[in-house]
Amino acid sequence: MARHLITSAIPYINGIKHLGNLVGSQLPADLYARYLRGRGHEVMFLCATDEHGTPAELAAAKAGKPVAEYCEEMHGVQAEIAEGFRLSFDHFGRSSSPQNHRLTQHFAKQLYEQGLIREVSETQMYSPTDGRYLPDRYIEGTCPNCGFDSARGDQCDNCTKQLDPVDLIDPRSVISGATDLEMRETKHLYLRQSTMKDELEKWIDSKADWPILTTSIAKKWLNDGDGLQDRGITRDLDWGIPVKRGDEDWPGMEGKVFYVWFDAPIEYIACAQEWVDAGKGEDWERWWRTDKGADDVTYTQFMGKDNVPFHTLSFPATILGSGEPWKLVDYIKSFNYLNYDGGQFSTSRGRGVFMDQALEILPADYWRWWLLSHAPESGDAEFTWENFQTSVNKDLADVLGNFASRVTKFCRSKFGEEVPQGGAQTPLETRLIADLTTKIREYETHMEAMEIRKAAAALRAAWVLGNEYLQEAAPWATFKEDPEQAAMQIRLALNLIRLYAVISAPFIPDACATLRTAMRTEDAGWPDDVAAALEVLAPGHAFSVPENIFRKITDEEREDWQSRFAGTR
RNA sequence: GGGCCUGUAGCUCAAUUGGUUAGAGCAGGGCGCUCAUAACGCCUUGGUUGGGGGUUCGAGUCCCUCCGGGCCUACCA
Repeated sequence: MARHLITSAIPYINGIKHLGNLVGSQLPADLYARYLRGRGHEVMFLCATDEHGTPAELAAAKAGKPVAEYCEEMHGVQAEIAEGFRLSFDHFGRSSSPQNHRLTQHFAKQLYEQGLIREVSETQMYSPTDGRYLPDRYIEGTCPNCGFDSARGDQCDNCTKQLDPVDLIDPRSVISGATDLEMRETKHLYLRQSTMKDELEKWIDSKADWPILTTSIAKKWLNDGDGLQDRGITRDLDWGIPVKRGDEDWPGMEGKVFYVWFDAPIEYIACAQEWVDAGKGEDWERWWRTDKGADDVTYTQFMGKDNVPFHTLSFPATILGSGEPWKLVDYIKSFNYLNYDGGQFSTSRGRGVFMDQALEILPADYWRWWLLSHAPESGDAEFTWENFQTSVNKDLADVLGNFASRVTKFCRSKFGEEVPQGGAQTPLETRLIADLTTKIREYETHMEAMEIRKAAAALRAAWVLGNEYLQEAAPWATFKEDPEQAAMQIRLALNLIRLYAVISAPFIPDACATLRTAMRTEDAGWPDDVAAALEVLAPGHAFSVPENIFRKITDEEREDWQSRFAGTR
C-alpha cells in the first residue's frame, strides 16, 4: 500500500468546459485515482476551479453579477457537472479560497526572503473608459505590418507578426471599443526563475520516464532564445489575491493582485487545507510537506499540453524557491488535444459537445469509455459521431453488456436466480484463468504506466475472453447431457461478471456499480489471484438479472446529434 | 520566422526504442453457434509504413530533403 497524491489541472471558472478539456486532465486523473484506490492504495485526488483574472471579471460583467458571486455560482455549476461525470475528487476547491489567499501570500514572502523576487517598472495600456489596464490581447488595432484592421496587441492574426500594443495603429479596447487608451507606468513583481534555470533543468533531466510531450515543452522554454525568462507574477486588477508578503503589506504594490498563474498551482496545496476545513480529513501536511510525512507520497499531475510550462517550470520554481520542504511533483502526464469532427472544439461558435450537453444525451459511462479509450496521448485525437457510436455499441453494449445479459438470463432459465452448485473444472477453465491472469496483469502494467489507451484495449480483451469461454464451454449444450457441468460453467461466468465489475470500475463506475448490485455483492477486492476471485460468489448466492446495462446508439440519434452540435448554437 | 509533435490497412490506433513474414479493434467477405441487447465465436480480404534520397548486414524506427496535418512562441487562461 502506497500513498498517491493526484491533481488535475484546474479548469478556468469562465463557462462550461468541452469534452476536449475533460479528457485532457480531469478524466484521466480520475481514472488513475479510481484505479489506485481499487488496488488498495491511499489516494488524495484534488481539483478546483481557477477563478482569478481578466476573463472572469469580464464574464461576470457580462452576466451582470459581482465577480465573487459569479464565481461562486459557476463553481457550483462545475462541481455539479463533475459529479455527473463521476469525477471522484476528494475535494473540489476554489483558487479564491481564504486558504489559497494565505498560502499564496506566504509563498510570495518566502520567495522575497530568498531573494527571488524583483521589482520591474513597466508601461502598460490603460483604458480610462473601462477603468482598467488592458492585457495585450484585449487591445485591437490596425497592423503596422500588413494593414489588417483587427490585429491584437500581442500578434496579428492575419500576418502572424508579433506585436507590441504600442505598435498598433488606432488601438482600441476590445472590451468597450474605447480609443482613449494611454500608456501608464506601473510596477510589478517578477519571479526570478532565470536564476533557477540550472536547478530546474537538472530536475527535468532526471525525469527520463516522463512523456516526451512534457519534457520537450519544458526544455523548449528552458533553452529557447535567451533561456528561461523571469516571469511577472502580479497584475493591476481588482479580482485576485492582494499582493502581500505573508500578512504584511507590500510597499508599492497597493491595489495589485497576484497573477492567476502564480496562485492557481498553489491552490493544489491550499485545496488540501480546504479539504481539512470542510471536515473531510485531518492532516493535509502529510500529503504536502516532506518533513511531515509526505516523503513517501507519489505525486502525479494531469494536464493538457498548454499547461505544461507552468507545471514544469513556474510552479516548481515557486516550490523550490520557497526554501521550504514542499512536495514536488514526481510524474507529469500531459495530453494533446481532442478535435471535433474535422476541426477544433469552439466555445465561441458552439462547435462540439460540452460537458453539460454530453450528460443530457447519454450517461457518463458512455463518454468516459470513449474518451479514455481514445485519449490523445501520442498525438491530437479526433471525435467523430460514427466512431463514438461504433465504439460504444460494440465495446460496451455487445462485448460487456451482452455478456452480463446472456449469462444471467441463461442461469435464470436453467437454474434460477442463484449461483448453481456442482461440477468440477476442466482444462478449459484452467486455460481461461491463465489467459485472464495474463490480460489483467497487462492491464495493471498499462494503468500503472498511465498508458490509457493500452489499458482500455487490455480491459476490452479481458471482456472478450468471457465471450470466447462461453462459446467453447457452450453451457446451453452441456446442460442437455450434464447439468452439473453446465452449473460449474455458469457459476464461473457469473463470477466473471463480478470480476469485470471490479476491474472495469475505473473506466465505467456506474455500470460496474449496477453489476455489483445485480450480483448482490459488496466485494470489490482486486483479483490478484484470478482463480480465487472467480469463487467469490459461492453456490446458493442469490443474484438478479440486471436490466441491459448499456443501450445502443441508433443511427437516427447519431445523425441528430451530428447536426445539433455542428456549430453556432 | 523559430521550435516541437505528427503522417502506418477504408476508419481509429499498435509495433518491446535498429532486428525475422509491420500487428489489433471497427468496417468488408466466409463459416459456426443459438444462452444473449440480430448479440457471441472462428476463419479471412486488405499496407511500396506520405514522396524521394542516404547510413546500415538489416530502417516504420536514424540522417537529409520535399509534401500534408497540428500545436507552441512567454500579457487568454
